[in-house]
Amino acid sequence: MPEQPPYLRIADVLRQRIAEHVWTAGDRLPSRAQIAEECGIGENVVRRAQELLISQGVLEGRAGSGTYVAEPRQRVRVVRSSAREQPDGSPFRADMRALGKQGNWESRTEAKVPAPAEIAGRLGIAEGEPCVRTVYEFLADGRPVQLSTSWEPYELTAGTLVVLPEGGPHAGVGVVNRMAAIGIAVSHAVEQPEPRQATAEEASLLGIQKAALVTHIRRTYYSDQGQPVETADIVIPAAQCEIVYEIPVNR
Amino acid sequence: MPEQPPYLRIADVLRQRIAEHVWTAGDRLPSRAQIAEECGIGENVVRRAQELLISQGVLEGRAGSGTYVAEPRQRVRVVRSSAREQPDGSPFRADMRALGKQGNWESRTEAKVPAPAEIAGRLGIAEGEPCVRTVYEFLADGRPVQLSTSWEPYELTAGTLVVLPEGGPHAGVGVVNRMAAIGIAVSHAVEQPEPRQATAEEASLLGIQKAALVTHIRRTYYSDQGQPVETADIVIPAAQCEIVYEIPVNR
DNA sequence: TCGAATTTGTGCGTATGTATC
DNA sequence: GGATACATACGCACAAATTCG
Repeated sequence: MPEQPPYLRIADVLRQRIAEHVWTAGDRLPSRAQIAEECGIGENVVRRAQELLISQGVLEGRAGSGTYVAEPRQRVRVVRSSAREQPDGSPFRADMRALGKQGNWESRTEAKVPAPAEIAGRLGIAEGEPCVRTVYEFLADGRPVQLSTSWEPYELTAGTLVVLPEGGPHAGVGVVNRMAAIGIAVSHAVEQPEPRQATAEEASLLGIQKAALVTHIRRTYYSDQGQPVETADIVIPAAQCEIVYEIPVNR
Repeated sequence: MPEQPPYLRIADVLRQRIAEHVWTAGDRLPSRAQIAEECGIGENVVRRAQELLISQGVLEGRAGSGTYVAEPRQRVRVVRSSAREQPDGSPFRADMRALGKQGNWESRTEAKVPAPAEIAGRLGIAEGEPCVRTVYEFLADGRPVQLSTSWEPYELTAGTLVVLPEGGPHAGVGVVNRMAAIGIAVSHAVEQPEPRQATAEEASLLGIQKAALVTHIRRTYYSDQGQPVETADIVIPAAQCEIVYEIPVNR
């Protein structure tokens, strides 16, 4: 007979109370000591049950304050397809506009940063070659929803008006448009999404729970000559964003 | 002063021994009791350190046997792009051929399965409408690397030669080709990749560690009329496969 | 073939740290 | 600053799986 372990039983009790609207979104649960006494079990069993529900996004723990029923917030839809590139304006802002949200970002650019080994490999240049590195923090209605670190070979844009991705007359229109301005035609992008857990720093920047699930996308843009022109590491929290790829089928 | 907790210190010790090739891939580590005594710490601290490294894919625990240094196996590259659809043959087999591996799969089809609510929503049909459900297990060189559950509206293919995805003259060539055989042109696919942890059942089917990270892709194929013709839930383990999207940029 | 020893995995308790009110 | 509540670290007992004589 497969008897359920106590902590799973308690998890079901908590889940059911939420389903029955005994506790609703945003409510603070009684303290662990109270729940433990009420259910006649150890305090640690309650903790395990709550940890489980927190990892599933049902609850939310706030240190020093209490355990709360998670608010079911609307997830931001991030579309990744060829149609996303607009002749003007940024892809991200287009995503946000489609949702009726205001898209913003903050960025910090540094020139002549030596390429680390992995980045050099992705850009097809030698390790240590100078790059332009830009760190982005994307905001939807003021809340951070996406992080990105972009790398471009310095040699590619040195001396042109588009050296700085977020400066000059072509600021904030995306890689494809910027490269077009200096005569480089971007023909395709390769994206490699990988599931992992957020680092402590990412969790703090994104305002999500520690070790929450994120999708880490390694994206590289290629020119029509097949040369990499930009590569980026993009971090998207699963709880707040859904990622959509649209793939045309050619026959 | 940020003093490191003991279990993190031990984790670093273990990591370093692997880096220094004291232990190499496939080696069995000494038992927890031995390591604990050697380092002069509690047995449980070793356990915590090992759990951390297991979750990072550095170690591998085998119940009743021991803790081993994980083998750095070559990951299978799964390409998802428009160019993947071939006039004949399956997309999966093409992926495997590109890697010099043998691609196979096992499948189990069931007709007239009532559509659950979520599937019905994705296919644009009413809940409970009959569907053809096919469960796949994809193998690379005999090892499971991908799970998939596919749903098609029964009405779409009823009475034709392609009712059964893996039966009849058009078996094993993929959705696009099968639909073409009955005059339905598939124009595009939408894929929604989501990071999560493997369920116990998935972990057992894929031969991966419990709660290992996977990418769960919800894929839907649409006809040129904009009608959904098939939707699938695809589970790809992160440790074994890398997913690559190729996106053309049109201007 | 079977059972005992070994080893990992799980459940649960306690002590302490730390954030919040 | 004190009280409260969650977060973390660690220990012990036992279950489950494996190995081996």
